Parts: sequence; structure tokens; C-alpha cells
Amino acid sequence: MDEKAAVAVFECLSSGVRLGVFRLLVKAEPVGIVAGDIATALDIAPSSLSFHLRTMTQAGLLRVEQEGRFLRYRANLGLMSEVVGFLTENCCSGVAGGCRDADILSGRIPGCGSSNPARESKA
Amino acid sequence: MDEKAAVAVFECLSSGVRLGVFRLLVKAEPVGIVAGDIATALDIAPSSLSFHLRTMTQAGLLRVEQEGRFLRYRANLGLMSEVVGFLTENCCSGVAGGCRDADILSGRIPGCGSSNPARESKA
DNA sequence: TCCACATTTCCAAATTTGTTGAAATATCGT
DNA sequence: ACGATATTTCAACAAATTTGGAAATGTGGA
Repeated sequence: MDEKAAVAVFECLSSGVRLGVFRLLVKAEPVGIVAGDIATALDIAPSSLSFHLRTMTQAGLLRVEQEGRFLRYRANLGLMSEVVGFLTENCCSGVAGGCRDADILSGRIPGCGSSNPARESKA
Repeated sequence: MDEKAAVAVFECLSSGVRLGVFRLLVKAEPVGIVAGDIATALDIAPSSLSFHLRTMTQAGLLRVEQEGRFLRYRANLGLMSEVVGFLTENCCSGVAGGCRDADILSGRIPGCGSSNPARESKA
């Protein structure tokens, strides 16, 4: 996953509305939810929801499938796991040696907080 | 980590500039970088950078420390790991049984793709 | 074919973000 | 104390996002 794709996903998640949509769809896995029902559940104007749905689908976060005159949306969990991977890598890279998930999740990263930070500024 | 805090972090990461700043600071761990040097490295106007730095700091993604007339910024890896946790939980919740990180990272989530999705719409 | 319905597209207004240059604040070195 | 430097704050502006209503599109049922 490249930075550009990551930014697109974060853009999606950076709106309360869209994050709400995504969380709702994750809970609704693997069935998914039809657009109108999302609008009802989250109390969003259809036209406004459609706008967000399009954004999220374009970012690859959602999958659509036509079902008669309904459109059923589903969360793309695979992409989300890629995002987690991106974040995990970018969380650790550059830090001494091998920081594993467990190290980070546990709070403190060994050997990453007590050096002698010398200024390397130019002035 | 609540949804509100998560949205704030995603807002930070949803800008190419800010994601660039964060990645730079992650690489610069545990020393951190002084504001002016970030501006130079990323070629951003000081005033504009300051704007982003403030946003990111308010979201808790960055830590600041004064060093003479310099301000040294560091990435808050702890918060980032919380975000990863938030994402992981929201990626799996509602899906049958115990989806672990490994299950997701490996790509396919067992038992989450072959049911018989019946419509539950109201119309 | 005609009507009802689900959803999207279009459009204009409101809101939010991001950028810039100038001025303010604060610290260092002399 | 003074001048130079680092960074922020401020104000104005440009640009992007978000919203909701009306109209268009497409599907299904009678």
C-alpha cells in the first residue's frame, strides 16, 4: 500500500459521518446494508450519503453490488487490514532494530526513549 | 480510544503534508526534529507548517518540547498504536467469533464470505 | 405501459481547510 | 541592551468539502 492510497483511506475515515458508515458496515458483515437503510440508520439525507458512499467506494473502502433497484454496500476488510499494516510499518520504521507489534501495543518501545538527543539543527 | 479521538487522528493523516511530517518524525525517533528543519526537509512555509504542527499536536499525534528558541517535535508512537488497536477492533467486530490480527493480515477471514445474504431492507 | 420507489447526479449555498505574508513573541549571543 | 533567529499568531484570501433539494436514471410490479 502506497502513501497515496493510504491518504485516500484516511480521508474517508476523517469524517464522522463516513467513519460511522464504515463502522456500521463492519458490524453488518458479511451481509452488508442497502443504501437507504444506511441513510435511515444514520439519519443522513440520501443525496448526502450518496456523496460519501461514492468517496469511500472510490477509495476502495467499500464494495457495491446491485440488487434489483437497491445498492448493497459492504466494508472491504481486506483494505482495512492493509491500512493497519501500513500504519504498523510506519509506526516502527527507523526505530532501532526490530520493533514488533507486541512491543508497540505494550506501550513502551525498548531502547527508544533514553538516548542523548543531540541537536542537529543548522543554526 | 473513542471515535472522536480517532477521527481527529485520521484528519491529521488525511493530508499528504501532515502524513509526510509524521513519517519524517517516525524516522527521526527518538531524537525528534526541530520545526525549522521539518520545514526545510519538506519544503513548507514556516507559517503553514506551524498550522499543521498545531493540528497534529492537538490531536495528540505529536509531542513538543522547547529547546532554547527551537521547538522539537516527536512522533507519539503510543497514540499511533492505539489507533492501530481501534482500527483492528473495528475491522473485526461483528464478524463471527474471534478474528485475530493474524487472520486479518493473512487476507481472508474464515467464515466471512460465503453465507446466504438475505435482504433485510424495509421496502 | 404506467406508476412507485431506490439511488444517484446536478446545482447552489454554507462551512471548513489550507496558504501566504506581515507582525508579534521569545530566546540566544554579543 | 541590542540585533539576529525560530516559531507562532493573525488576518485575508483561495480552494476544497459538505449539505440538501430538485431532477434524472433505472428497476420492479401491476
